[in-house]
Amino acid sequence: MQLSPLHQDFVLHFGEMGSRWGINRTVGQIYAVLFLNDGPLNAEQVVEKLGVSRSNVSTGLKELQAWNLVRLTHLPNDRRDYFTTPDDLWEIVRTLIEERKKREIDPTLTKLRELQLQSPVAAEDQYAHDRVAELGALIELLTDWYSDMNKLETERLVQLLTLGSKVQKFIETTGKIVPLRRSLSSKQKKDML
Amino acid sequence: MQLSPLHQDFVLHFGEMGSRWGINRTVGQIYAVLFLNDGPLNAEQVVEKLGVSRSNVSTGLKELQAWNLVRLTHLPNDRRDYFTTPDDLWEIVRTLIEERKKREIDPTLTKLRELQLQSPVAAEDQYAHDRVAELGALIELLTDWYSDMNKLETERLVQLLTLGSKVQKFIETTGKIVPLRRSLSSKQKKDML
DNA sequence: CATGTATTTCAGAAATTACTGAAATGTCTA
DNA sequence: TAGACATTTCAGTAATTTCTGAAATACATG
Repeated sequence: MQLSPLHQDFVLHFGEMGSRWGINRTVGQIYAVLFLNDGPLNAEQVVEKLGVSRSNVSTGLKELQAWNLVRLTHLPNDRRDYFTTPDDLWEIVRTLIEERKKREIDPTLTKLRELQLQSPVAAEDQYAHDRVAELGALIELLTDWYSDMNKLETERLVQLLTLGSKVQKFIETTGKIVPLRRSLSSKQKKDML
Repeated sequence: MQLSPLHQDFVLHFGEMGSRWGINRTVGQIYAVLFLNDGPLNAEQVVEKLGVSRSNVSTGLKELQAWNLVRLTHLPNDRRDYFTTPDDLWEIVRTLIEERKKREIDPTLTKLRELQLQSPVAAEDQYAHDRVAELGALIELLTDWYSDMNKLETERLVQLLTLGSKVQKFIETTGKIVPLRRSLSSKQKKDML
C-alpha cells in the first residue's frame, strides 16, 4: 500500500468500517482514497495505492457508481476513466441518506403498505395488523419529513441544524399536538375496561 | 415455519432486509416475530415459529439484546427467558438511531479527531488533512443536532417532524448564516489568485 | 447433591461473499 | 483493420459468515 501515514490510517479505517456501512473492505478503501485525493484518480492509480487486483477495483468502482458516491470524469488526451468524490460534503451526505433510504427503508415501506391492504384480517392477526399499520405510519412520517427537509438549500439546512431543538422557541404553541395512535396489547385493552 | 400468511410475509421480508440492515437473516426474522407478537415469547417458541436451531435463536437473541432492541422479561413460576419488543415504536426508532450511530459513526468521528491531532502535516497531506477536518466538523454538527433533538419528548418531536421545513416560517431571519468552511482543491486555490 | 430444565458455547459444516488472474469485450488511432 | 490500451466479465479460490448438533454450563428444587 503506497500511502502516507495519514492516508493509510484513514483508508484502513474506512476499510474496517465498510462492512458496518454495507459495503465491503475494498469498496470502503477505494472511496477513502478518492475522498482524500486532491483531484481525480484512474483505476490503475487506485490499484497502486491499495495493492489490490485491477478487477477488484473495477468492481468496487462500479459499486460506488451504483451508490452515486463517485463522479466519473475525463482528462484531455487520456481515454482512461477518472473518479472523484464531490468537493461538497453536504452533497455526499445527501447522497448517502438518499441511497440508504432507497435500499433500507423504501422496500419495507412498500411491503408494509402491501400487508395493510390484505384483508380480511384473521382475529389472531389483529394485533400484528395494527402493528404493521403503526410502523408504516411512523416510517411515512419520517420519510415525509426527510423529503421536505431535503428540499432546503444547504445554508438553510445548516441554519436549522445549528438551532437544533431551540427551534421550539420560535414556534408559538399553535393548536394542539396530535399524537400518533398507539396499538395496544390485548392486555392493555383489558386494563382499560 | 409455523406462521399465518401475514406473519410469514413480514418475517421473510425482515429476514431478507436483515443483511442490508447489518444483521443476519435469522436475527431479522427473530426480531420480526417478536415485533408482531402480542406479548413476550421464549426461545423455544421462536424456534417453533421459525424452524431454525435452538442455538441459532440463542445467538440471535443475544445479538438483539446487544442492540438493545429486545426486552427480557419473566413470567411467574417460569424460569425461561421471555422477550418482547417495546410497545412504543418511537422508543424503537430512538434505539435504532442510537445504536447505529454508536456502531457506524462514533468510531469514525473518533478516528477523524485523532487524525486531526497528528502534526506536522506534510505538504502532500495538506488537502487530505483539510478534508479530514471538514468531514469531522460536519459529522459533529449532525451528531450534535441529533443529540439535541433526542432530548425532546416524543410529542414535541412529532410536532417538529410534522412541521418539516415549515419551521423556517417561524424563524425570523436573525443575523447572518455562517456557512461551513469548505476545503478547496489546489486547482480551485489557483483559480482564486 | 442428584435431577431436570434452560441457556450458552463451540467445533465443524454449509452458505455466502470477496478476490484474483486470465480471457473477453470495447474502443481509439495509426 | 490491426494493434495498443482500457475496462469488464467470469470461473475458480480464498475468506468470512452463518448455522447446526452436541457438549458444557448454569441453576433451581426435590
